[in-house]
Amino acid sequence: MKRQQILDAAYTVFSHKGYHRATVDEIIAMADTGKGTVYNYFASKEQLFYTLVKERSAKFETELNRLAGLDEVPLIKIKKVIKVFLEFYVANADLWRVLMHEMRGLGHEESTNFTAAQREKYRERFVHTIGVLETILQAGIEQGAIRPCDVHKAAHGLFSVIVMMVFQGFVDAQADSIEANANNIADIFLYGVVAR
Amino acid sequence: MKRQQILDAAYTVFSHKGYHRATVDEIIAMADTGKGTVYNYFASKEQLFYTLVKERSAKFETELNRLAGLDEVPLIKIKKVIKVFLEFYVANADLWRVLMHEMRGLGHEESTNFTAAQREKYRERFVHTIGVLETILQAGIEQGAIRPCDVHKAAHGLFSVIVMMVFQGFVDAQADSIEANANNIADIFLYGVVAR
Amino acid sequence: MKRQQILDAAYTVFSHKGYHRATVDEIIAMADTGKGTVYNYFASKEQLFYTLVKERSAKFETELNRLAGLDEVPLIKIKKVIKVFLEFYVANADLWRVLMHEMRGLGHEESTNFTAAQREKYRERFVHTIGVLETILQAGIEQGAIRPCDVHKAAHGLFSVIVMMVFQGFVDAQADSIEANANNIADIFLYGVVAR
Amino acid sequence: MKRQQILDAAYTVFSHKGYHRATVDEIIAMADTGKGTVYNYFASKEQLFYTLVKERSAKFETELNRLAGLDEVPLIKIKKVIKVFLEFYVANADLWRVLMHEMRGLGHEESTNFTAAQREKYRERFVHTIGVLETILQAGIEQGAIRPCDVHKAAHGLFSVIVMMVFQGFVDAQADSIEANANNIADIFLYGVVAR
DNA sequence: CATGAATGAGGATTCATTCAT
DNA sequence: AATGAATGAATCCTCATTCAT
Repeated sequence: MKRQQILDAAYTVFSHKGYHRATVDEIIAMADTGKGTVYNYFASKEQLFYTLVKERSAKFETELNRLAGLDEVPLIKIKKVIKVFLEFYVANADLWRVLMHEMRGLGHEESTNFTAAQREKYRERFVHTIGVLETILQAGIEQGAIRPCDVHKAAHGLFSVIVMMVFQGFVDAQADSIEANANNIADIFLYGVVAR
Repeated sequence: MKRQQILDAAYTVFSHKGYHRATVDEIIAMADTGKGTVYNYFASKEQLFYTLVKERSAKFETELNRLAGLDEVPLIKIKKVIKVFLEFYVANADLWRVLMHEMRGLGHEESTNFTAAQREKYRERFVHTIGVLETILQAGIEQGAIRPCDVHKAAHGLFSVIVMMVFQGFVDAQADSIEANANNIADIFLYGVVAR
Repeated sequence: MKRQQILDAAYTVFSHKGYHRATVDEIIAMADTGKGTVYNYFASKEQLFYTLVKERSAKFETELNRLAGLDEVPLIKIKKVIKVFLEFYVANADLWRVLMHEMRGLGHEESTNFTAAQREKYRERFVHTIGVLETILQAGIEQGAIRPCDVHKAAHGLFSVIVMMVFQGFVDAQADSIEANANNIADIFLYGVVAR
Repeated sequence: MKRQQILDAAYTVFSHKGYHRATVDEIIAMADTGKGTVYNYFASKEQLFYTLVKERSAKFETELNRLAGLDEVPLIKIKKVIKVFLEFYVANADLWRVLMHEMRGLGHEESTNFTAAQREKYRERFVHTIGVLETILQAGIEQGAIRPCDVHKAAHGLFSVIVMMVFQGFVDAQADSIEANANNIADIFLYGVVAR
């Protein structure tokens, strides 16, 4: 119970302050618990953050995998997957913004507070997530629905647009807002902006 | 002269360490100067960072404005502007990654180390930069080259893709890499991925 | 039973880590018991340590007293008592090293973690132990076997040599190693190093 | 100046409290300085302690080396060297008590707060110091003044007696107390306690 | 201008002890 | 009797900033 209180408080504080500026003191104040309690459940501030990310993304990853496995027309599948992404990132925008920053050190060892091992775990999650997009695009190409292109880059591009829409606050948590924006993104991604 | 040494050192350190983990001590060591000297030229660490960003982006903004003012076919203009963006972000990837993180709190007051006033200045730069994209798209729509869409969102989407390509290391500093990637991004943005 | 498990574990942990660095967590892990259980049997970490010392030294003190009471030629008695000391300290070297450190503040109130009352108890044990050596030396002087000297200092000197030999690892637990070293120490203590 | 104030305060606090219980806060309070200042001069609490030991022992080691090099009758030399030892340890008793404790982990890695590298430096000092005693004894044996014995053990024994006398408070800082005790120790070490 | 010694607020982490079950 | 979740006081260390020279 205390554990969940701490995770909830940590979510709020990390989301608002970022990793560095979040203090354990503030987390415990919000969780209404003692400082030692945090360290009973989590080995360190870093570990607490990692656990938070892992627990928050578990359902999303399951849903994503389920969707990827469906037998579905590629263009439909793309729309659906965009929607799933939007739903997840809208619900977790603030925390993922923080995570993505701490992950940025994909080349410089020294650029985050995280250990190399920890960062690698995060990276694998991202690689897998974007990998699902790649797989769907690749299937689309093979079925002739998508024209041949660099799926790796295209998947990253699509991913970045989704995330940006959320981070910029263009999408709110309403179901129809998500639906509309998913269609919007899919529309341009699939057909481009050129008039015909 | 000292001033420039400090800015150069600050660029390196901020780029590698991020804002938080960059220390004034490290900057002065690299700049081969005294700690007090930094505070003679810059009111604070934050101010130093801001100055750095401003000076680095000055030429880019000039170039961007020049380009926006040209009388040019919209589709060509879009390609050109993508290239200018790529050139700038490739050259400044590390520092802008840091900047964008510190900017992330576009809603939460407490989310960065920066003062509200400072953040507002940064935000205005971004708004203006993306605004150029919007203007170009809008002109394209009015000329019938681009189909009607939410230019605000579309501009943000395009911007996010450009930045993502750079941050993910898909684009290197070679002129032809930039050219190729610019064409690639433009191609999908303009025509979509659907086979025809 | 739990009580003994705790004492055994405490012995190992205190011996290896010293008083300060030994943690109750480590002790209970090794004792395979719960944290509360420790506090059922021992009022505090300090009390646990004290009990440990008391129980480990009980047999030694009995043996020492028995030996002191024997009717024996002084020089022989000295050799025997040295051997008994060596046997005890070899078997308990690590823990006594720790004890002696925590006792070091024989003048400064603030120098250990122990309460003044607790320290006084330890001190009495040492005083008594060394007192046995003094008594034996004094008897030797009275019988003319030992030349008059400050028995208090001499006893401390002899004690320090014995302890040092053990702490420096010059003596191992083998019976003959103990025998040989006891003879060695006795030889120099009794006859000096000068050639004749 | 601040540096010396800090060292002086550190000496007092370490001496009274031991390494572990000495707090940086207490040191700065006594040194009348800020916390950061300590860390400008010394990388860590451990480094501060090490520096303290090094500076305090420098003169002693020089004097010891000088004495060892003198061309002198062995028995006289032994008396002189005992006196030099007493002088040094009387002046630094409290700090060396602490040092010797932190050094105790000559077998167990985990037993002190000090890093292995740091401990090795301390150990070398001790080895060298006792080595001087060994050299002097060895010379005495070769000149026939001392009877053959294990000089390594004998040197350690002599060392331990000297240290014990000081730590037990048998020797005070008065020149004649030192002189008297040096003679006393030398007398028993050289000629033993047996009556003749 | 240039310097760097001095500062202290702030923050992560440890661990002995308590107490309800 | 046995347990272990909860606690918070205590402590080391960092680093932006100031100011006298």
